[in-house]
Amino acid sequence: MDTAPTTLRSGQVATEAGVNPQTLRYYERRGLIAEPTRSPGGHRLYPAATVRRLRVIKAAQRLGFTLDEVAELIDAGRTGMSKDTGLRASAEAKLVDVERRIADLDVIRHTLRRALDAGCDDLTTCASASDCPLPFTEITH
Amino acid sequence: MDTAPTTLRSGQVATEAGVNPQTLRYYERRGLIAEPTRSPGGHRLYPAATVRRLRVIKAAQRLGFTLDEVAELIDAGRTGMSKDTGLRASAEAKLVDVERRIADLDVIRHTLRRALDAGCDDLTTCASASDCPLPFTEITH
DNA sequence: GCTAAGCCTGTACCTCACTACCGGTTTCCA
DNA sequence: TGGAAACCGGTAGTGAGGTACAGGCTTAGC
Repeated sequence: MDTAPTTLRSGQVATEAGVNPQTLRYYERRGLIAEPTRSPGGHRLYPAATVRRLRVIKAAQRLGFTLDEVAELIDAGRTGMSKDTGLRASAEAKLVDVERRIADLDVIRHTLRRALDAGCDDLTTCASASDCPLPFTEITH
Repeated sequence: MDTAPTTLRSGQVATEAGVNPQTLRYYERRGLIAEPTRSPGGHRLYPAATVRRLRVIKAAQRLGFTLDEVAELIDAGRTGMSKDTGLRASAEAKLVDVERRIADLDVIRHTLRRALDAGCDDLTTCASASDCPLPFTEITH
């Protein structure tokens, strides 16, 4: 019957997710993606959802989360835990972190904009010479 | 006369800026901080402004800029270039980049918030199983 | 049924941004 | 003035996150 088995081989998954084929095995070792089923000959056969999973990982990474942090969240979800297993707490911590990052980037954004608008030639000179009142030093530590 | 010579030794600079003393020499090699003057015996003597410079570097780094990018901006400023030397262009590119990051983080923020509010146990499961209408996939590539 | 492309495991190597160690010199301060 | 603490240059190691290569099987298409 085989209604939509739609398994993908590693090369296809890699291409579609825009990652190196080696990276798939690396993520498998790190526990970021599940071990896929195998063909009789031992080739990996991935479900289509793996591509989406990889894109989520890459998105989270670009935003500054480490692979361990990503793994942690995936893991917590996979083990079927409901609330107050620490997952909510860590998600809340993540939210705080994200909000801090946004605030910091916002400072940079204003700095760059003002520097450009004012014809200020260089942002670090402005920020450190303090003859430009730019709020670079207000960035949270 | 010595009105405010205020030079700092490497250890003091490191402590005040919150970096490892080795990092100072590393940054010097990388061209991120100027070669300081030396004592007769060869010890580095830094101007007080170096501390601020280091804090700016660290701030920029936390926001995802590489040391090369930071060096680039510092360098462009130091060589006394006025507008349209590519510095403005790269600052503008940086601004675009920063704005993209903010937008991406904003998506994550909403995702986390909604996930928490809805009692959704895990954000990656939500995002990839697509039984939660979270906009994870809308993140710019 | 043959061949090329693709995939397998395992190990080695790469970049980035530090950080540590070593043997030797300099500085500070009691 | 003597000795601990700090600093010197040079080199090597660390951890995160991959990426490459070698040598050998599997799979797909003619």
